[in-house]
Amino acid sequence: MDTRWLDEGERAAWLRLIAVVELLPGVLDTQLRRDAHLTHYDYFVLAMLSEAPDRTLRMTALALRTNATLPRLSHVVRRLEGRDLIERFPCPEDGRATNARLTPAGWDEVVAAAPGHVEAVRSHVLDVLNPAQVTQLQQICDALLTRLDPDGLMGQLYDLRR
Amino acid sequence: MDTRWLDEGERAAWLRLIAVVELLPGVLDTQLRRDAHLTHYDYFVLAMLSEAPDRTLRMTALALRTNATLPRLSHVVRRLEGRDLIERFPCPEDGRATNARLTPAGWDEVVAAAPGHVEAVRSHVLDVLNPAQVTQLQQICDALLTRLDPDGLMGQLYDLRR
DNA sequence: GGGTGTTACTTGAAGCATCAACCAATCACC
DNA sequence: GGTGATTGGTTGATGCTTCAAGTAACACCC
Repeated sequence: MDTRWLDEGERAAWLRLIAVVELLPGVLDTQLRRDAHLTHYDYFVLAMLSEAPDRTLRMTALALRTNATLPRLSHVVRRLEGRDLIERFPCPEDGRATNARLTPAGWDEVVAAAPGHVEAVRSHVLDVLNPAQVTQLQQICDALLTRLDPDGLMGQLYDLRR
Repeated sequence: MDTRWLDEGERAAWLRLIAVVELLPGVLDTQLRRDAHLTHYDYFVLAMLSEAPDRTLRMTALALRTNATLPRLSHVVRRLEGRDLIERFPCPEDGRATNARLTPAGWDEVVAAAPGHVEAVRSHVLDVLNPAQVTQLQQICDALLTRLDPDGLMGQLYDLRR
């Protein structure tokens, strides 16, 4: 079967998307590591917990919301637990499940890190785009996610109980 | 100084962008690793070399084009050199520099891997978007790159000699 | 022509992600 | 109520990235 190669416009869009995907994580990590000793993924985990009811989520639900695999989350949570930012306890309703809960220290950490992080997000991403582009970006990413993560999307939309 | 928090639309766009950035590399890596025993970054390095004059580039130029740091590229090239896909030799014009050149085996590898990779790019990204969105994506990424990589952009546009 | 500083690249150590394997609890079903 | 399959999660090994440090060549300048 013969390949449909990329035309000029497709190639231009693709090369730039690759560049963004390659560079953005580094920028976010650098700021957060410097100012809060957190990976961007660490921060995202803490942030998702901070917005959940009781600041608690099941590991599986947390993995879905953070677009990560369960093994990855497990390692990260173990490290954060060692720093007393998160605590784990067995889920009373399902013996197989474990809940992750933000500790008070973890909450303080998020509150302290948030302004600097939002500033970074603004200066590197949102403030560079006009309002129309922000909307376009959302729609484009939505379309991509239906293909990249057909199941995971559900996790973002429906409120999974712990 | 008080933080300008994200409004609803900004937050929606941001969360989805994070998800894409988190998931896309994994999808590309998985396909290429399975079909060609290459990381996406490995493939990208080989692809950039394959398009360069004499299939040769300086390490610095190659790092710029692949949006990576020099240490990262150095490790990757060492591994690819071990598989005889790339060869390194000192640059005759500048004793400090070293050139990386695609070997015939490396060329074959790119040629063999390209169709499957392009198919993955199409099915996961480009074919999910309509033509207008592809253009928007390019413009958005262009805007982001002026901030994410103010110098690197030059490397993409001007043809660096080896 | 000998500092001084910069550029180009490599290396080793440390940390994080990923994969496969594993265990434990629950569910389905007869 | 017992067996097999599934779900939920953890762990250890491997590999890649990153950071800091190091080496070597070049450029400038007095």
